Amino acid sequence: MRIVAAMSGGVDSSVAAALLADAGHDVVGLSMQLYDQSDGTRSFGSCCTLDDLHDARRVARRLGIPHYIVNFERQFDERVVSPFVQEYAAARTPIPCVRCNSDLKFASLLDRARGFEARQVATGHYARIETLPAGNGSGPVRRLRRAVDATRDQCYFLFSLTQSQLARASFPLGRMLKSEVRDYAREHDLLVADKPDSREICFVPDGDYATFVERRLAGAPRGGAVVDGGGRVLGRHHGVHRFTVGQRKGLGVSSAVPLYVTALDAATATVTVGPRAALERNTLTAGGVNWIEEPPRPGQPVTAQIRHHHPPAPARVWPLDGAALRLEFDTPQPAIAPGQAVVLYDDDIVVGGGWID
RNA sequence: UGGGGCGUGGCCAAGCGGUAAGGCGCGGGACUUUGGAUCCCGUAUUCGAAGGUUCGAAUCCUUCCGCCCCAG
Repeated sequence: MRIVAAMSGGVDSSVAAALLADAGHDVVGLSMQLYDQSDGTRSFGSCCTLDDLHDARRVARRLGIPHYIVNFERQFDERVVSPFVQEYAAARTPIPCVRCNSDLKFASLLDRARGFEARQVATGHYARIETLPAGNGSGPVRRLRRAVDATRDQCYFLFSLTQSQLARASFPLGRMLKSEVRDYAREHDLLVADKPDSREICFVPDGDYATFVERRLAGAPRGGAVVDGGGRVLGRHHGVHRFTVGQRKGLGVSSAVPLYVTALDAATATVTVGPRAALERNTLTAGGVNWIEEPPRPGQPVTAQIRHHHPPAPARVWPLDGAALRLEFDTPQPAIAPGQAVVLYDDDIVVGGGWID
């Protein structure tokens, strides 16, 4: 079976491609060019830079598989970077990685794979896809489960994949530990074996996303007031895009206790801060919801993650009309940030998720 | 120009004769395929200024400067 391996030039995607090739699959390596690098700024991104593309090419050569570079500059800008900037301007906190997965890798890249007559696209994500037996008359159902290596699990970033996308996705690393992946890379002389993991947003390698947003926005950023729960002005700020609900650092105001951002208002450019206790909420609603297998029963118990790297919290979910959901937590959760994803699990199975309102 | 109170790092603040707590903020690091959180480390040779007392003062005295409150 021919499979397209998405190769970023990092260890994970390199090993994913290697595993498939070793298993005897007909693997075609594809790397996405996401930025215009004609001006020679090699360090624009931390992923898919010229150096990374070069690494991907060398790994492909080592594996003896063909390797192509596809230009997705326009798509990346339209579907990932621009929405990212717009979200921040609207005082929300985006997760570009999710859109990159569902709207680029398993959209444009999947389309391109068809051109190579490949049936699947494999990536280096840590997650598992299982195929359930076909139901009554319908085709088989795909189940998305957490990776065996719980510390590396990336299901949170994959909640928006549809059944048809999952049917054509392959995650060869889902049952491996990160340490095993690196060992495998070393044993197979993949020169990326000790390459550091990528961090930060790939298109903002220096981590200064605020400046990045400002450069892309029309006009100067609009400053505003930092106020407390009672509306008292504590200070000034240089734009709501610099803040996220739950943020503690960088507020520029001091008090007897640490202050956190509790609310943002894009219309008035107001940042509201308060003590930690003021961050807690019992409920949330989300839109743009995707159910992986089928919608949950009203009130179904689930565990919910409101951000990456946080333990899932017990809650009950109600599906709403219009691809929306309402969630009630058993105990109040701190810092529920609009724009972030809420992903629901039944044990280690992904039920679905959406974007927090 | 009567009475009272206060001036300690960017902010708040302990200390009240024995050689500058702590919190906030800020800086750095760790962690992390988003943001945020969290954790660790660092952050005043000096206490509004100038004199004086003392072995020794941010702590006592004097004067000056600057705030605040109450009376006028």
